[in-house]
Amino acid sequence: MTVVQQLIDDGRLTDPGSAKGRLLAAAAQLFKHKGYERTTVRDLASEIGIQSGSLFHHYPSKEAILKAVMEETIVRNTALMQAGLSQAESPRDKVLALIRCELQSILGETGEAMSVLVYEWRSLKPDSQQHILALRDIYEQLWLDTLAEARAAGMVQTDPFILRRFLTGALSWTTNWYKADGEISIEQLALDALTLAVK
Amino acid sequence: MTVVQQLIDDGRLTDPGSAKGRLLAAAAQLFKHKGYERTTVRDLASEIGIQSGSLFHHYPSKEAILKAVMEETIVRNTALMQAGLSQAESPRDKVLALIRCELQSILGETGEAMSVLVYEWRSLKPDSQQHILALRDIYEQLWLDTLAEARAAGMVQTDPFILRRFLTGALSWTTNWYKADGEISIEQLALDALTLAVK
Amino acid sequence: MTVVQQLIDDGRLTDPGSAKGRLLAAAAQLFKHKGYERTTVRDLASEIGIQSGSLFHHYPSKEAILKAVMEETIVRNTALMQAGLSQAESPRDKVLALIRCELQSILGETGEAMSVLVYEWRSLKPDSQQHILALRDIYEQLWLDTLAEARAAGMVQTDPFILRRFLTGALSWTTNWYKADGEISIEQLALDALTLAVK
Amino acid sequence: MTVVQQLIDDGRLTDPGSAKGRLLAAAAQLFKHKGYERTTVRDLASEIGIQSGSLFHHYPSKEAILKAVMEETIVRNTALMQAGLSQAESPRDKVLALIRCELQSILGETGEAMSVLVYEWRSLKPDSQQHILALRDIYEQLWLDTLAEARAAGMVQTDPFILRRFLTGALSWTTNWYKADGEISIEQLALDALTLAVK
DNA sequence: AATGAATGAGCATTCATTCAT
DNA sequence: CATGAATGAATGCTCATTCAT
Repeated sequence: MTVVQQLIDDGRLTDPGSAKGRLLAAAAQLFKHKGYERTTVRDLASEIGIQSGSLFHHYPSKEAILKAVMEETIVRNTALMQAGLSQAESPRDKVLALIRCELQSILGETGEAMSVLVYEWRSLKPDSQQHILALRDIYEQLWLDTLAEARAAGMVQTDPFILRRFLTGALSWTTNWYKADGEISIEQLALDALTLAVK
Repeated sequence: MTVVQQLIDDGRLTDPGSAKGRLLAAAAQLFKHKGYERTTVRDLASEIGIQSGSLFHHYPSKEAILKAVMEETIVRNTALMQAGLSQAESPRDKVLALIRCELQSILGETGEAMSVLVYEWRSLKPDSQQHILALRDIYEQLWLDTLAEARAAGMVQTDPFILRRFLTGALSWTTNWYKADGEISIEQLALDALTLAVK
Repeated sequence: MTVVQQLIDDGRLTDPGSAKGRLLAAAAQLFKHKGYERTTVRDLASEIGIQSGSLFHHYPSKEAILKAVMEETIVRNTALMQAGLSQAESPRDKVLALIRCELQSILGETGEAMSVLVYEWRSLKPDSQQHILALRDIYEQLWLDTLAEARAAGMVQTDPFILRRFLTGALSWTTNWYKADGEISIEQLALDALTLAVK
Repeated sequence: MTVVQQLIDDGRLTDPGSAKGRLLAAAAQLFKHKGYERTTVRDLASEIGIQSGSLFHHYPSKEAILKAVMEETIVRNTALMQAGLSQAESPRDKVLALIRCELQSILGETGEAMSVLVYEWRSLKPDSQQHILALRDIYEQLWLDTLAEARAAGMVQTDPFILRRFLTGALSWTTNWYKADGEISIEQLALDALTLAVK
């Protein structure tokens, strides 16, 4: 968790204990379960125990909250992925590290925010999409580089672009069916997903 | 297309040339591109050249239109999959037939409706979800049976439930990135996807 | 009143008996007495006995109502002034006709709308201002031409532009103090105003 | 400027260099250009570099600021008019002094406040209107006395009440069209206005 | 004095739905 | 079947004002 703590200290991530941080967590949860459009600012406000008008003291619009949820998610997950990658050595371990890391993001505590990132894209204004896309590119490049390395090592036949996109879908979809209290662990799921990607 | 024509003749599918049929096609398109919530009944009505009030002579509510789009999609695709399966023999061919069929549903002419089925689930009332789920079970059983057969043949190691879910995500996500006018054909994409599933 | 009736028949003016017409009359009254900003759409709606949401069936925004009030006022008054001018012969009579006509607009039945035109200008969006300005130019040209004629006849020394502006202010201000039930008639007021302008 | 300095020393006028004074100047400017309703307390506060909450240490409400702007304007202009009158001798010079003085108030440095006095009247609470009216009566009496004197001298035919009201409108309207950097000086404008009033 | 987070009533506008014609 | 005026509840957002620090 030191990676995340460092981001908070650097001001690149909102402290989850602060008012803004609690708002973002509540927003991620509500946006995931009800959808952005069906979530009203009154829902958001009552979730953290303030009046709807007070929300606009923290963010200028509902859309800005959505954007913040997405931005924080990418920033955090990019850092986590870089940390995960730095501890892996073989191409296989690197791919596994990425899969494990993305699954943890999707299915762990911050899963709601990750889900929002995937499913509420249309609700962002074009400006905001542009901004998030730039951040997402950094994140995706980590994937593409790693898959290219695995391909160079002969472990993967499929084009990295296509493979990454299949994996994006396969992994993000887990949010719709995986139950943490079920029989299968995230680690096992990651291994299963790995067999999709490499031989 | 005879399979579909038969469903229309049987009254299990709406004739796409009829007023209702054109409404469903327009709804699928709008729901996909703007999202269900952001699509107004006025959008829907003007798309087929009537007034918004007149919509309610065809469907009792906006949600009923969403439900109908989803229902028709499942009914049509279940029939298409059954037709596809009946022409395949080996387990590998059967899996490829399912993948090809699902990709055609997602990326072809009726792709919008398929996308709606996946991404607008939350906007259905619980009653309607129940109803659609029952239809979906039939569809999913085709997948599970086929994957189990492939596993029995030693072509697949992963648990069919998990594998099917990975594939669901991977294939449905293609709607967000695949370009029909790009370099890769749907058939090639199906083959790439097949390598995810089987060795 | 035939001039006005003709405009209604031509579709250049809203029929005051129609729903839209009654809305415009009510808007003019409320905008004058409470100001545009302080008048809510609920005020407007309840004044004509409908719900606030129904207002938007007739006009797309509150500002559009303000714009319509102004536009109708200029169109009507331009026509009335042209009619008044056509019955005057001498330069003095023409100036008197314009003054009388403008005073009647300001102090008569449609006075509220005239007042709105003068005092709520800032509340119009720039686009709308542009549109109204074009109409106003026609109206003002009638004044400038007439004052120039009076000056050519030696009846006026002051520059017509400046004189017109002094008169605009003097006449529009009457709305703030003139009482119809007082001792002085509009005709007498017009004569008094005439002595401001000409010797 | 000694007249105004004396009022400041007497505590009847706020020192324009003080925090309150700068607030009133900013308020006058904003109220004129955006209108009272459209000017927010945040606008006001940011203009003088404080937070909106801090405004309420100086004035108990937004309306109190409007009232103060109006009150100061009348007090200052009444003093300036009295000073101007005391240096004029003939009835004609006296009327000219009043016109010049009022135009300078409207078009000079403090013009914004004068404009607010005229155009934001409706936004004052009735109590405050009462209070300002009492001050205004003193100011208006200077006008009425002077016009009555001119009439007694045969220079004016029109009833002083009516003439004053015409002049109020004509002069206050100049704020909407006069450009300080144009061809005509305020002095010339005053002479033009004088010819409206007297022969 | 000043801050700034919070309030809460109010605003213009949207929109699925109804229904008399 | 279709219209289109009307509904009325709901929405995102604003803003003067309060108050603990």
